[in-house]
Amino acid sequence: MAQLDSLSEGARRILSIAAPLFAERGYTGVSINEIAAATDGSKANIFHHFPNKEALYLAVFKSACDEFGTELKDLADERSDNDNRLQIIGKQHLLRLFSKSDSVRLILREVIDGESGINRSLVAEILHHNFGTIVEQIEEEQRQGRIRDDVNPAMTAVTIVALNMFFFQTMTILEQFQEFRHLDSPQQFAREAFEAIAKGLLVK
Amino acid sequence: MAQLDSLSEGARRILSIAAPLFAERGYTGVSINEIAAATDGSKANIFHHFPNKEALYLAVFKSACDEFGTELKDLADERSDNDNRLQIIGKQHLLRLFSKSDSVRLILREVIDGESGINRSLVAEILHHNFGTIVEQIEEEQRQGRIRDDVNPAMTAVTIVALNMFFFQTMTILEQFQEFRHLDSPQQFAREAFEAIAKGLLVK
DNA sequence: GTCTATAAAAGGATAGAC
DNA sequence: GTCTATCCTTTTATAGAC
Repeated sequence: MAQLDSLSEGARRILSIAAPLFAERGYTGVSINEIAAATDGSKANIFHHFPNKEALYLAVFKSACDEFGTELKDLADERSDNDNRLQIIGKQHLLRLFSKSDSVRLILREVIDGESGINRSLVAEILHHNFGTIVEQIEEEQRQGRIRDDVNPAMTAVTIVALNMFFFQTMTILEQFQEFRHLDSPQQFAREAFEAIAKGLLVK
Repeated sequence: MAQLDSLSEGARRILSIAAPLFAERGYTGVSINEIAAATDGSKANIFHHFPNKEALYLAVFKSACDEFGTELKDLADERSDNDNRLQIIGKQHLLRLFSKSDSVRLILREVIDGESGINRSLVAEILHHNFGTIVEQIEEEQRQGRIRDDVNPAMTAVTIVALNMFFFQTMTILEQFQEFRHLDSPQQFAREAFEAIAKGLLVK
């Protein structure tokens, strides 16, 4: 939020319209012209609010980081009793990805093709925090005796994050595979996958 | 290979130089100018070999699909007896990703931001074939009694692919996390992750 | 804060010589 | 097959009025 508040109304409007465009097609894939058209405004007005295209992109990116960094309290307690603990943790994370998909896409872009610059360490920080939250949840479950003691929390967290990012990125393609025809939502997808890995991780 | 043979020497040279550029920065991120400079040649020569930029990109992309589609026989039997079967399957897949990283990146780009066009079904086909190979390997292990009967081969394959794609994409960032400081290669990384999931999937 | 007009550069693509 | 020169369009960015 820090930097978002310091922006004017008009600037924030531009930001929110540019975000999904950059998220979908990346920095070079979107022109100021196009953003101006999307805002029903002029190019010059965008350059009034931001010194140049890169600054606009950076503002969009930082605001995506802010958004992704804030917690989702509302989703936290939507747990069904049929699910095991790992499934709950995994499902929450997946819902988070989909509910903030533009921000996630923007951050993912930097992960994948970011030059090793300032953005990259910002990304590392965000991811590490996000990752740490999941590790903590797993450790808590271990203390409660609901996940086996001998599993490595960090590696388990990696598995959860990896599966969810994979679903997030390939959903539209996986849907076409016969093997998965019976699954009609990412949630159901994730449920089956976590069920598979959980078999070995839970206390029996 | 099919389409690669039909190209002239000069065209193939351009292709091979353009590939890593497109892989790293995407279609809109690379200009014909830049490709020409990288080939030490002229823009006009590129347009002599390819009707337009899109055709060049498509040729690069198809050739990436060809390369990724061909099997890696040489890596197939580098198995250490300390590893369990899932680790071997996973490690092979990961080595494949890294040894063909430009092609993988190009294909991943289409997965992530491809418009739903011809490329997309090509990508789906490639991924499905790749995926099918892993499923078959797991089923074979189940027949041999080395992996439990009650695990879903498709879901297990998804987990392997997801973990490996995640490593491939985030390697340079994960390296910065303290939790993983002791891991100095993707292989070691993958080994630990698969060890974690394998605990529940192998016959005991 | 927002606009129109315009500059300056880069990008995709073509013509025509060698 | 490869080049130089050129064209047209798009893009980033600025100047200056309202």
